Amino acid sequence: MSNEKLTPQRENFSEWYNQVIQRAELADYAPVRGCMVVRPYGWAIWENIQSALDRRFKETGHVNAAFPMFIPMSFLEKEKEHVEGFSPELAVVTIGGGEKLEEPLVVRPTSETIIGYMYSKWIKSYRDLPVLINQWANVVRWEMRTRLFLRTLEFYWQEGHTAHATAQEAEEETRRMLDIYTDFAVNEAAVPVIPGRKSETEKFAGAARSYTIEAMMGDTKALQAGTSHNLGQNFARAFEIQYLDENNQLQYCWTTSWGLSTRFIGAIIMTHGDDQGLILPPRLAPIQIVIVPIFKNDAEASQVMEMVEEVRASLAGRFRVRVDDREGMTPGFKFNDWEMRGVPLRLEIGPKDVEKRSVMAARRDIPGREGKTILPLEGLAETIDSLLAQIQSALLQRATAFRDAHILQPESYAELCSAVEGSWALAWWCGSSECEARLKDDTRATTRCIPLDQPGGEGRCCICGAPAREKAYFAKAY
RNA sequence: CGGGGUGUAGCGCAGUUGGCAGCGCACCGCGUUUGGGACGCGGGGGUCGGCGGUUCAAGUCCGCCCACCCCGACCA
Repeated sequence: MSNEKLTPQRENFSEWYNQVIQRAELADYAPVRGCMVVRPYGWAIWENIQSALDRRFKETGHVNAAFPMFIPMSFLEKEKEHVEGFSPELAVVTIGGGEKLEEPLVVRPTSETIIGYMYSKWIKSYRDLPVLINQWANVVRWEMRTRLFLRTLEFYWQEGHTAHATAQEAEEETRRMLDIYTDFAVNEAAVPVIPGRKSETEKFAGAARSYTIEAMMGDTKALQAGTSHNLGQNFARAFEIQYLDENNQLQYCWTTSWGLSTRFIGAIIMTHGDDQGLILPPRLAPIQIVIVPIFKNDAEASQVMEMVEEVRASLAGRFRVRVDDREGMTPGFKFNDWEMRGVPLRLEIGPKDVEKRSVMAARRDIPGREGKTILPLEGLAETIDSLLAQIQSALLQRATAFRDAHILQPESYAELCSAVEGSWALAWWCGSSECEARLKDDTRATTRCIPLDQPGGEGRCCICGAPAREKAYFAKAY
């Protein structure tokens, strides 16, 4: 912890982001360029993300497994678009045990290929389908420019890989998982994402169709927060994933893949954080309540600590509680420290509270005096339960209001170009890659997604003026 | 890969003409403090990025190398 104030968001959002991560002890730079160490507090957030997602995966029939991190180079080359998309960013092992390898091994950038290979061995009959497997893993992509959590050489994620008998089932699965990501983002992380379809140029290398959830960060830039791909029969054909149907006919499977990574931690930081530091949604916060004892002398200390323990014990079974009993630090320092770490609710307990049988509660999402209330010990757990729920929904409301206030609906190309400076644009688009490229050249903004929620009707492409049936979101992205 | 920059304590930095390697924060000890970032006193911590050269003497001058950062290009 440092005594100095954070760089304010408005002054330099990137600098603010880096400082928050360091000071809240979420992650640190590793000795290898572009790699990060996820520290215990950051990993605890990831564990909460994992359990929220894993529960949803299991509820929809998926099971977990683990596949190797080394993939034969030749596997990557079997799907044309896939290898073209990933080859520039592969890490390759050429020596093992001091011997040059017969065939180089790729450190997985994603696992469609090796899982496809295994599926071709496992799937023989329509009775074997669907196969619904997820894995929690690390992957490596040799990126040029890296940012903690947002883009690192190695990152952690889950990747689901499923195989189905029909195109329709695969599409349903792809959309089901997109819905799960959306539900997770909105209801667990309080991040109001926009689900939609990726354009041809933005889709996953090797996919027939990609879906995404797009989130708006506090600087209005967009972040792709999770993706779900319908792979069609591309990988099934490349890896010969085939089954015999009811009529004894050999058929190719239809496969999907979907992933959400530690990048999502970056999304949480940049959606909710303020100039005091991190603000964590109560449902994912490793520590939901921190208790800060306050006293002047030994006599006060024993009274205060007795009540602190009473309060802690009454909350511990129901909430994630921490008592800050560190010595040699003033309460003021501790307040700032826990605000930096984004703990949603702080309880201050001092001699006055002992006397009144109450605690002073301070909400992280409402800074200063305004966020403070005196809570009686009587019924404290119930009061706090509803307070945490209020904080959770207040964060979602605030982020949603911010996002909606920064979405413009331009009618002309000139309006579109100015809209993407500091906002997102929702505009008619004809669907052509040329139009995307033109906007990107002129503004550096890209097509984020074609939202599932469409206005209907028809319009004119905001870029070329051709007839358009769909609106798309355009924005600068991380 | 092109352009620019930086390497000195954990972090941020200073180090003059070549002459005992320093400051702030952090850390450790003791005491006083404690309801919004406390203070005093004492203390520990260094391959000055690396290798070589010049010199009585190099953090400082010269050469080579390495690493990292920023801006472009490229990308989740």
